[in-house]
Amino acid sequence: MSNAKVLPLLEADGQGVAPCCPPLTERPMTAEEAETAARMFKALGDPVRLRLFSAVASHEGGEACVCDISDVGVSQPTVSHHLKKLKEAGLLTSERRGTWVYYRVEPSVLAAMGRLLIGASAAA
Amino acid sequence: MSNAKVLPLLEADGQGVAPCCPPLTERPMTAEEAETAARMFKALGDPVRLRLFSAVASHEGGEACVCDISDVGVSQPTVSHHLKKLKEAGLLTSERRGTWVYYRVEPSVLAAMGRLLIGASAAA
DNA sequence: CACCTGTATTGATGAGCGTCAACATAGACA
DNA sequence: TGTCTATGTTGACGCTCATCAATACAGGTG
Repeated sequence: MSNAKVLPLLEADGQGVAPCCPPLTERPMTAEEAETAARMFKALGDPVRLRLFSAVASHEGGEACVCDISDVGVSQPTVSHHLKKLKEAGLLTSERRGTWVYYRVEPSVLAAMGRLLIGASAAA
Repeated sequence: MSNAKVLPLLEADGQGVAPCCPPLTERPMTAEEAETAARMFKALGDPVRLRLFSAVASHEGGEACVCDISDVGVSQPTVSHHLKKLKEAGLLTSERRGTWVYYRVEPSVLAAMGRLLIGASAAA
């Protein structure tokens, strides 16, 4: 379950990821850019997913076991489904270590999204 | 068509708006915070809306007439529908001036969203 | 091997959303 | 007043999505 290339919205360069699009305020986005960036926002556009993402992001080391974060009021399959969506959006990566699966925030993703919203100054 | 209190996600204080939630990475979001913030991300989670929003945000003065931005490949009613959604999410405000309706980016919204993603440093 | 716990997948269901055509409304102008 | 343009609203259709119960899979322990 290595997740080599599941980053549709931020193209991987050598290390980390490069932003997909210029800041929202720089110029009107093209259809392709919008398609790409919207996938990212859409992934965070569900309350349960946002809580799961925040739980991972705020956990020690930006990493958490599913068992640490699955108390969000929905069934276990639903939690798994949402984590998969976040992974497909390139916001999280996962790794199995023994019995448990750990999810981790793709670090440069937050900076890239921030840059998209407020322009420069979003340091990694 | 003044839009006094259509800001569900950022509570208005005296001037501008205050962030609804702490940064994603600070602590796990509560259900209420997630509900609020997800509405914001959801509004940007559609490619057409994202293009419309970017078109307004990048227009001179952060303001644009509908006629300036409605060339996004969907029908006029659909454009109107999406602009309404962005307005309901508190991302845009609108004002009629004569024949045309102008949409404007709620300025502190971008900073607030940026702060939510990357923590501090997102100055207004 | 069998059994248990943690996580993912499948299939179904109901709600929500994006889209359009048709129509309605607002303002400008003659 | 009537007419034209710009924008908003209504109603309907098809599709996507969030959710769950049931099931499958993986890894540990005995």
